[in-house]
Amino acid sequence: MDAPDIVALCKALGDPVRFAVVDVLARHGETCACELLERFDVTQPTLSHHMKILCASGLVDVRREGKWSHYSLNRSTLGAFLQFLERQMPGGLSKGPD
Amino acid sequence: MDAPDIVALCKALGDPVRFAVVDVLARHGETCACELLERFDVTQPTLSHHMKILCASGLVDVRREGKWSHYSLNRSTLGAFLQFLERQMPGGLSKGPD
DNA sequence: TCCTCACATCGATAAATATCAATGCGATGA
DNA sequence: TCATCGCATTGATATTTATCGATGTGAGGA
Repeated sequence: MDAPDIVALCKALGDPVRFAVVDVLARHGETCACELLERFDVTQPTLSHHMKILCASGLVDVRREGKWSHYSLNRSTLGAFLQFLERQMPGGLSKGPD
Repeated sequence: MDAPDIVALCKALGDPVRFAVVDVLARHGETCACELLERFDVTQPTLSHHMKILCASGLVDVRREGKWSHYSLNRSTLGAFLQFLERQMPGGLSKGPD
């Protein structure tokens, strides 16, 4: 996990649709592509395009099951991402309570 | 600090030049535009363009002094950014030990 | 085997963006 | 006042990217 990887992760999160997708995966857990398609106002090819970028960044995993694709957040990658940023450029993160 | 702000921050960090600039500011502290210009292989207008985006995102502050512009990392914004991500989509960050 | 479903890929297009040369502008000094 | 310096802005251009319609593909069902 070096700087170019982090830049790619930032770019992946730097789109409103993709950010919202990641948000859904974080709250909702593993989610089928067809359900994501219902939630967002994009066509199926567009969603597929975004999911490909998210998977390539390592932030999202995919599990194929029959005709369906199930996407889930890769929390390990997310953790490494946040750790990198926090270490590289400490910004007074929640070192406080709770 | 809501989702669109976070997306804008991600987009700001999702460019190799801007990410490297932020990295320099994090290590080096407040830095003059002329010094940044020496460190990176871009023209002066391009650097100015990137700095404008970084400032607009809130990640970077600028202090004008005579003919010079001094840029610095806004660690408060960075902290809020990381906190938002960590809270929104916990990824196994250092919440454990401590 | 043929059809349908869920999704990926292709091809095209419009919008966004990164970049540079040229120029504008305030501050400083001669 | 004029010239120069540091930086921002403008205008133009090439690249990237987000998006959609059309099509391909593999899995199941009739």
